[in-house]
Amino acid sequence: MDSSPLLSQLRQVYKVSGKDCTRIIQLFQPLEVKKNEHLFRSGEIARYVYFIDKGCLRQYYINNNGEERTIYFKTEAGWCSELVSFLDNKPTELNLQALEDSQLQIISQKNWIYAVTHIQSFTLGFIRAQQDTNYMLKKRLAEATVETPEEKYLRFIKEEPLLLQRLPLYHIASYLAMTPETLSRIRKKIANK
Amino acid sequence: MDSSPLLSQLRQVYKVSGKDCTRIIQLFQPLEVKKNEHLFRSGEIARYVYFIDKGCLRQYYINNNGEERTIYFKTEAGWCSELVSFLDNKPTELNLQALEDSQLQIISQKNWIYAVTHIQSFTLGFIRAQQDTNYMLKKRLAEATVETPEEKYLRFIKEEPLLLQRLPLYHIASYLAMTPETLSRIRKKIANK
DNA sequence: ATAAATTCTTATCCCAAATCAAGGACTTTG
DNA sequence: CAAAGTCCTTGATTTGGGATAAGAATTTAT
Repeated sequence: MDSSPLLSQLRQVYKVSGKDCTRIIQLFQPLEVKKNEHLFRSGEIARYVYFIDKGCLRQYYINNNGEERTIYFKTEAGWCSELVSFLDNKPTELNLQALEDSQLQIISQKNWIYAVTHIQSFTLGFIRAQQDTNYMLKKRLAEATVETPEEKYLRFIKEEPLLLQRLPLYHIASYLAMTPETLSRIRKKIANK
Repeated sequence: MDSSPLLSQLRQVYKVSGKDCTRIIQLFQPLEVKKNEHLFRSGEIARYVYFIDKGCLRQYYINNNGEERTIYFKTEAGWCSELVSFLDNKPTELNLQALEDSQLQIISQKNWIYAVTHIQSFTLGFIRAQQDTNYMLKKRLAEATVETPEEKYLRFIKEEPLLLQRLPLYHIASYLAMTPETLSRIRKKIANK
């Protein structure tokens, strides 16, 4: 097998042995999705864990009033899913959507449980990946409620300059918890400095 | 050993066998903390994973301007830590504080790694606990940025009625991302309905 | 190339919640 | 029982960013 993003991730980040890598890779299947397609929606069950070979996904939430917030964007070598739903076969309240034509590697519940119970390096790597997400969410929660829109945007262009070029501004506005109009005004203000 | 909150959690939620429970319990040590004491602060390394036998902890973040946000409260049978710091021995930016005199069970990095690599039921249970936190954080992020202060408070008294009685209002205000004054006004308004 | 749809910007108005300020209600301590 | 310290409430004022509306710019489709 040729080197794939999933393989490099397992080798280099998860430190999985060559032999185990082969076992793990076989548990995944490729999936191509078109821009704007959903992997799952609120009310559905998250049936896979998704690894991004190429492309960009976002996870988002819609409340009862139809208002929407982007929880995160993930790009190449990112993991997405909703394990609370995945592990217990119960509906999630979140949505996972492709923002570009994307190439994914997906693993089913059955295979994931096999991997986690049989391949220790995978388990530990997965716990780490979860923790990174966890930490990111904690910081995002604090920042989202404490920073001004301008501070949020300045942080974003500093921490995520590539996403700025890659995504439409209204998605970035949703991610930063402001209206597109506010984002537009901030960008103008900063440009004039 | 008598039945302890940690033991029941392992048996009933994690489905750990009796034999494994004994092994796991031995990896923990008890710790008593006084109200307002910190388990770790921003800039320090989180050296343990904390299980709450009795009491209440909060994790919070302070930004550069000294503004503070409570990420979560955890009470009996809750897990707290910051694994990104714990696993890599690098400083965290978060704080963990006891809000009541509390009895904890703590596990060191060495013992935790032993447990996770040797006792499968513990590993799976831990992944689940992480996921629950993860899901809670996603929802909280979305709600914190989309709901009005009144909506936040109404949700809180519905979902966390016990915390309302247990914690001072200024902590609840921090948790709900509003000022104490705003919370006070909302409570008055609701009381008058 | 033209039309249609999508995305982004700009301007005006306005209100909800922050800020500032002060006082009241409790609780703890000496 | 003062006194000091917390914690909570209430009032007055200010303002940042949402809502609304409309038009400009860009992309996609025909």
